[in-house]
Amino acid sequence: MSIQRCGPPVALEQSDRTAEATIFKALADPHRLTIVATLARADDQVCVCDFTAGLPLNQPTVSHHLKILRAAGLVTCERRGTWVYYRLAGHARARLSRALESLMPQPIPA
Amino acid sequence: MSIQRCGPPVALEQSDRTAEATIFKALADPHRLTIVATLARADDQVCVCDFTAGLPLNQPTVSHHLKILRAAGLVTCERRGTWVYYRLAGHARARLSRALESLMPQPIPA
DNA sequence: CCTTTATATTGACAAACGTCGATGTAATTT
DNA sequence: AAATTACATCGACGTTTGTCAATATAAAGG
Repeated sequence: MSIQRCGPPVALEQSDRTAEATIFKALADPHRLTIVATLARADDQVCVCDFTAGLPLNQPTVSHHLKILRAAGLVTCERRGTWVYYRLAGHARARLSRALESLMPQPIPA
Repeated sequence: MSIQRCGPPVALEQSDRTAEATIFKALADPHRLTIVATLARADDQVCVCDFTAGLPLNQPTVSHHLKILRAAGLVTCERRGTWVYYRLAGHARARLSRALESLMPQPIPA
């Protein structure tokens, strides 16, 4: 018998997924998810002190997580006096939604 | 002047986000995203050899990434002869979609 | 049974990550 | 300007991650 094959070769998706990976990586931590979930439900901005008060983390660690979310473009911040207020970036939800759609497109309805 | 406050205290979201973090963590790598994107578009199963052929990674590394996706419940596999075929888990898209919805709920229409 | 092919597992290593204490910076108050 | 408060940055640490070479396992063929 000749050498068997596993089937016709399948070409992989060629798109560069590093940008999407960055978004998912920013969300790959429970504490950052708590921050994002809180911001997504807040009517307006949330003060950093609320995060340091509510998370089981020290202040520098909270600051670190906020920086990662900022770098990923998922949140923005604004200083008012001594305090810094964070909010969900305007297109955060849309960006994540588009990432999902690009990753796993909706099956085309028959 | 008395001590100022930053506003009424904001309570953080209390839900346990470790499960969601696990999903996002599994997607937090460009090569794994390529695998998932390929599976999501494939008509049927994809052989492991297609991934080792198409990714700039050695075979053990591909195997490692597939294991992570399996552990996250995003893909399933089936052995046929010498080859192992992977497919997207049935509820992969729904799970990710629900994670997005839980993280950033749709604003309630007025 | 021995060889070959396909995939998984193991062990090692550098890089990245999450965390903290210490320190820096910015704004407010006295 | 000195003290205070809020937040950010730095440096260090143990842990996890992505990667590979080497090896193990599983199935098929001779």
